[in-house]
Amino acid sequence: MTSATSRAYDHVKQAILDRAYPGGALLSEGEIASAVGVSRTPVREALLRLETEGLVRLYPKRGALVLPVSAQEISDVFETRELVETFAAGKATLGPDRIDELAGWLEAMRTHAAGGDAREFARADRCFHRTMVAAAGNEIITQLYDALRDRQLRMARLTADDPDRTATAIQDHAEILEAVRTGDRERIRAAVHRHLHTAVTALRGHA
Amino acid sequence: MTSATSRAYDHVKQAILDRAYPGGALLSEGEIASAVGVSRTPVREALLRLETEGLVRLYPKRGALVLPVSAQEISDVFETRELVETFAAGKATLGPDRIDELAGWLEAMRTHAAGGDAREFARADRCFHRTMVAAAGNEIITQLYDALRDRQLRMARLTADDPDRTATAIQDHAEILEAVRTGDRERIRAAVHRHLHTAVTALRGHA
DNA sequence: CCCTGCGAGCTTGTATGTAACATAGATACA
DNA sequence: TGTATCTATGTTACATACAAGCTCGCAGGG
Repeated sequence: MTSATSRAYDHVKQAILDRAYPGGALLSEGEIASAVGVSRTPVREALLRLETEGLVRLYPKRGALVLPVSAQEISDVFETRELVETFAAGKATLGPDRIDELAGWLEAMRTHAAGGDAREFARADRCFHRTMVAAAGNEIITQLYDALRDRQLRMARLTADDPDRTATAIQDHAEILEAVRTGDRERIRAAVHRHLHTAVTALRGHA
Repeated sequence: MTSATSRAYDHVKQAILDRAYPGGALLSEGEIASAVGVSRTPVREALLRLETEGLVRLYPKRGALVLPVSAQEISDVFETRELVETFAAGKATLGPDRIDELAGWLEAMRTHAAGGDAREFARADRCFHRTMVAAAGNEIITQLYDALRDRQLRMARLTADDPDRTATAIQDHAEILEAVRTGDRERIRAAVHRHLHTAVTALRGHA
């Protein structure tokens, strides 16, 4: 039996990321509580946590506002992603096992792109990047990165429907993996940089 | 009248940063509640928030463990500070008003160093850096930076008692400010980088 | 027509009660 | 002796109760 707090947390987070609770909506604790089937206390704790993650803003005695995605937020998220990922690319030492892991995620991307499973494709993409970031061995940065990817989920519809985009993405990741295999840090950084650049321009075009 | 939650939060955070609640201590909600004079509910919310800030770890049905500062945490914090600050130094465009602000903090550092007020000295130092980071205009990174500085507070006794250290720090900041005045981004980055390097080695020596 | 004041109905903030869980130490037993 | 179990105690997780704050609409006066 999972805890009431985490059920409330998962419910609200999922609803926000899926836009079931759209940006600008004002949620009340009681509303959520009855939707999830728990009391207000665990809902409150979930909202508190979501506030620190930047998904909602709590207005005293008013309710919880689902923060609309702003242009500022989009550029902040991508700028920070680039900072974190190029840092990680330059620092991480990736042994054979990590390289295998990366190759596994790339393979998963190919599979799910072929199978048309956008959700799983996105998950594999995310895990690929996360593996690289985690390999840099800085827990603060790894945690930050997870939060960034969560936020990014709200910024675009799943883009894996577009075959061009998925093909480009797979190509990009293959290049990153190739660079990782050579061990040339500067080349890795360059590949990661290019990938993020194409990703952000594609997002801007489609959003 | 400030809220019960924020009173509890301030109390616990201050106590942890001042080592009144030392690393390794296991706190209970009730204990804190009666110390602060509020009920357990706001204490709980404060602890939840402190957990996301990395100061405590909540063990279900056990209590809140004040996380001891680990070697890993120290290096993560400083590594991340360097990443953030060199980024900001390279990106921020500092107009005349911002430069005046920096000069003001530097002046404050000089004053408080002379007056022997370690606490205010540290505050001015922090504000100086924060001004530069904020000038980069990325809210996510600015928020991260604040959290990093909070964590750093636990890592060393206030070092402003040592006249050598304060003199070096003032010198470093003066160089950064000078570089900012020239507008040469690469020079700014270099000055920031040097400063952090001397700061972290001094910290390691004294801790 | 516009402004002001007031009340209804929502919301949160906080306190408190209750049940379940975790742990430590004692005790019984092989 | 070592181990399993029982029990006492402390702690949280969650529900609920209640007071106080915010908002909005409406009535009444200018």
